Amino acid sequence: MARQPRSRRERPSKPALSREGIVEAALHLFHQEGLAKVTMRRVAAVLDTGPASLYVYISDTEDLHAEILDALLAGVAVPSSSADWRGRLKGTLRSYMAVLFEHPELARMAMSTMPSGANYLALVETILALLNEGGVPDADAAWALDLLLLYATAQAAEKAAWKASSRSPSEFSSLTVAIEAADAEALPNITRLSGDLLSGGGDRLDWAFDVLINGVLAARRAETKA
Amino acid sequence: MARQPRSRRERPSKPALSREGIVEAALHLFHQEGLAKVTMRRVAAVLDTGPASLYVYISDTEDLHAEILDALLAGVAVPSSSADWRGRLKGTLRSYMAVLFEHPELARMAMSTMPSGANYLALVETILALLNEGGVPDADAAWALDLLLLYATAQAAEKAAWKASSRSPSEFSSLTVAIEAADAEALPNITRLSGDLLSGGGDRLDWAFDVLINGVLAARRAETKA
DNA sequence: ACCTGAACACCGTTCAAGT
DNA sequence: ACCTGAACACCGTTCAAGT
Repeated sequence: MARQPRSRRERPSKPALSREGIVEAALHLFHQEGLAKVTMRRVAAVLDTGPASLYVYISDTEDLHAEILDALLAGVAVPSSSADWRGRLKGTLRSYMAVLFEHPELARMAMSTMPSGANYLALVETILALLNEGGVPDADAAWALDLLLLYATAQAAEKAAWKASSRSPSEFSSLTVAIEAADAEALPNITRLSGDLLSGGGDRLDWAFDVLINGVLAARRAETKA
Repeated sequence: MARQPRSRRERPSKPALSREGIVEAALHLFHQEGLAKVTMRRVAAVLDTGPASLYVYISDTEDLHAEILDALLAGVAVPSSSADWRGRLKGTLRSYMAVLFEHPELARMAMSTMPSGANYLALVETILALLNEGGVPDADAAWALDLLLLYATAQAAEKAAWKASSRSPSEFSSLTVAIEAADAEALPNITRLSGDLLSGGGDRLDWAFDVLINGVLAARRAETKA
């Protein structure tokens, strides 16, 4: 009654390791338990091997995390041509931020990891195309891309940090406390603006995007204004 | 010949623990070995005690690192009134960025830690005062502060990440590789702009600051332009 | 070439017990 | 109240050895 006697291993085909397989396992772990648990040791455990085995395909923990970020970036949606280029640009940036914001830990990672995967490149391509449609000269577009992406990423990271702050749920942040306790004589501007500083404001993001886009468009005209 | 027989400990006055003392030790460690070595265990070792002892004064590793960031921020210089407000604003931001840039690990920390120490508040006060001098309305100034500081921090973090990239010294980043290898048909804009994208450019920072400042000044006039 | 066990050199945080 | 030893539950990375 021996069945399949040609192999006596329990799981006859423990799949061979590969970068894709490792990334898949990492992604699974990420969705299940968050970025903090995506460690070399844990991913290796999922694949039923030791951490050392991963180093054939993955150079670093950072390498692994970058792969997760790019996978998530597949979820960035580009608004279809319903709106003008400015609207679509804002929509794209908002979608990018939404992805980062859904995963607080990811946002801060995006600040330091400098993604370079296929999905990130697609996002870059989309933004460049929109700027081109808006008449931004190529040389300016490259710098504008940086400005827009940097702002969106940083803003998402900040919001995410605020969201994930286990620090003091009631008082938004220690900054709030510091501002409210600010010495009115030494820090008159902070005292006077304390309300505005802590408002957060619903249209702040839209305001910022317009500041950036208008600024870029204005810079186009007068290139050498010093 | 017994000298000072009233105590037989080697170091008769191991100084009592205090938040200040702990921060001082952490700062020392930071300057000596970098942020990565500023761990609870190592700081405790410097103070000749165990890690558990620190938790009376320090809530977190994050708490400890935030304290280091604020201490470093004491080095931010505000240009004296030689230039106009715009020049002084740019100078202040540049000085802030220079501090972060000197310590690569610190820059990325600044993105996620949301400083709230005395030196950070002083920086905020300075920027608000300059915006006020430039005629930016209070409500706008609060948002502009955020925009400027976020950009400066993010840019410093990005530069720092690039600087500290042990990844591939010859090829700046994997992004460079990805861009150069980009499929010309699928990613036409990236291909066309690849030179500009990788240039880095010397006046990029100045260009960005002007985009931001001009954008803020323009937003003041037409508050509800949609 | 690929995979692995085992080791090296660390971490943050908690807690019961002491002073 | 403050301080501590010891433990708990982990890390990343390397390397000699195996297949």
